[in-house]
Amino acid sequence: MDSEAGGAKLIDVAKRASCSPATVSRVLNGNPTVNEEVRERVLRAARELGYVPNGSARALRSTRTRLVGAIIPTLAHAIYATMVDGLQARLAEKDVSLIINTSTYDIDLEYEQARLLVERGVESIVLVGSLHRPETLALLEQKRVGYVFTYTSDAAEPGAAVGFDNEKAGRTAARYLLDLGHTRLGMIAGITQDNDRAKGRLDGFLKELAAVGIDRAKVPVLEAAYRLDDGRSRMGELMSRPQRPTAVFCGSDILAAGAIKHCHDNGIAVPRDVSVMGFDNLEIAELTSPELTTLEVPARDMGRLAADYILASPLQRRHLRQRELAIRLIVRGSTAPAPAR
Amino acid sequence: MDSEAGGAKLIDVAKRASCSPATVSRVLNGNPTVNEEVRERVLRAARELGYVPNGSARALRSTRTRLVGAIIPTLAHAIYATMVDGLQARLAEKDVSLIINTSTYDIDLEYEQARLLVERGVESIVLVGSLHRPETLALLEQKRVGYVFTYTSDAAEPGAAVGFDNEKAGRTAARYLLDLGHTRLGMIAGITQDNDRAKGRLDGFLKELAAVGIDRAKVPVLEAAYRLDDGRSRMGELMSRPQRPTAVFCGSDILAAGAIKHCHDNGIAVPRDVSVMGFDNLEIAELTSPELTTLEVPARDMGRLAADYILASPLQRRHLRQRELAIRLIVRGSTAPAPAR
DNA sequence: TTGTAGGCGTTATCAC
DNA sequence: GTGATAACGCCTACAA
Repeated sequence: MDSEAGGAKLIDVAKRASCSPATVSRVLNGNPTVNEEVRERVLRAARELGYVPNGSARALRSTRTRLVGAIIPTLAHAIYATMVDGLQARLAEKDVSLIINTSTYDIDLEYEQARLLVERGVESIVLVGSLHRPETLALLEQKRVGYVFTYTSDAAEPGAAVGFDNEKAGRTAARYLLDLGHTRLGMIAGITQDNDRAKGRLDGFLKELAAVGIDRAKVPVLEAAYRLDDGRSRMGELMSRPQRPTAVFCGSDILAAGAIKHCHDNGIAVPRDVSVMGFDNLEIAELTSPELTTLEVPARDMGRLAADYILASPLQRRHLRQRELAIRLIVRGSTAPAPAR
Repeated sequence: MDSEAGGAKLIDVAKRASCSPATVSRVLNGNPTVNEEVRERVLRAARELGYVPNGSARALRSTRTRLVGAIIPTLAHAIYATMVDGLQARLAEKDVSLIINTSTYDIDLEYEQARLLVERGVESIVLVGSLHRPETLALLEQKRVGYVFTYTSDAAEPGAAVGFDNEKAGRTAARYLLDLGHTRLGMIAGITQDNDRAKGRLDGFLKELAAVGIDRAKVPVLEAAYRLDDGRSRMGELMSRPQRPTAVFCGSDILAAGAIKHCHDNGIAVPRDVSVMGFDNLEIAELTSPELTTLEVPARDMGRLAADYILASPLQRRHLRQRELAIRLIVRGSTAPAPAR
């Protein structure tokens, strides 16, 4: 029995197929310069032995690992999990494996993880946002590991970006609420510390308001972690101010759902008393009552397109380096015209 | 400049530290039998050169890859994404990397993915459920790759299981609804084809009903993919039967949320007209109105405990081989006593 | 405590 | 079309 512990190696296949290891390697790698009859002998021998190539040896010799890494803030948030789902699916079609790490929004931890990924030999890395430690990008460049930013349209020089313009998104939200006649607006933003996406959305929102003469100092802004409870409590703070806003833009559907929950529990009618707007268009946007007006982020598409970039040849990559995806306004029941004074 | 393309290797560090490669290796691997002064010289040299070890070479030589694989149905469902989040976090603490694959509930695809993971050299694999192709488990056993089932408490011989008893869970749900006085019950189950968890839940539910004399042939059961819309439409079918159930158990909170949506849209009051019960206790369970009565699945804990098993020594593993976790009944507003006849 | 040498399993470069 | 042969970068006896 050839079923020795661990299993057969390439040389065992060669022996069984009565040829040289080189030929086996050629067959396994689809090299066409092999006699048809020999090829079949090799394939049969490999099957019979239950041969599985040793990826480490292959990687060491060929410098191609077929490994890609991704560092995302967390998998507990659907917006990232969905992106990774798309990324993985597309990579798997090409037999590329994905190593995934969660940074919990900590860019120092992200650096450590990038190091480990480089050590594992990943050929590319998918990152979230464009804000990273300089050491992180320097490392990737020095080690010739390609990288792709997601959820942003700002690409850093040698890297690529697949995403959208967060500032523009913030402006779109503001514009929509302004057009409904609101003048007292507030925002529950994500934590902007080390988070360029949350910051971009906030900046865009305030800029659009400033453009119509609403002073940013007058706009109540609270930051919150992306959790239902945080959205709820921040909404409580916002609504207990002397000058209640009539419309609140939230940096995520989770926060918006929490905000609506607060309103429910406190007899505040949405959207009659206050309009609430979300961001992401997650599944939960259809579960609140009223359902959530929000901006749709194409999470799965971002993952797929990031994969496409990674799988592309250096030549094709030029065209794919910067992809700004559209984010769509989804109007549902949680927003309404400003109440008459 | 030593910043040659790709980067320094172990031997370069040795040269710069004026010692042998063996000593560098010892330092890097924490071997204590190294002179303190030499150790520091090596560490400094490594830092100055920006040395990153080559994982492939290391793995090839030592047969330890520090790689673990996971094959889950999808990341688009929070119940799995959360488990993976816990798994990854715990593994990362020990510098073990996680390769993740989604099988889309297809056990043939799962086999292909297991093969690829073995090729990558993973030391263990985390699987969902206990139903797999025999070839899959045979491969893992032959290649000496440990495996852990999750979301189930049935362990296959050499493998481990971290999860819960799905049948018991189904019985718990039935018991709760029976105790509320319901006698006309229905279920919207997940797709049971190739899914032992969905099947277990369904079987348990029906068994408990049978135990009180309710014939399973009389219990309407529909299967649905885990999507809001499917839950909604199945609920429509259930409620348009001549003999409407007064209580419906859903195999997932997603389905239950969809079911409640159907009721909303069609003037059916929950829980007055019909009680709806979910499964998983996802975040969305707090977003439906009324909020969802459900059974809590400890997804993150399962991931963490699976990691603990994987990281444990062979000796410790004996104790961790079968872990049945408790699933907790969470009573909220979507269930109520059966209406008086 | 440190250095030398051999080999892990594969692929690439030569010849033939 | 096929077969030797030499690396790939590292770890680990073993020797010193």
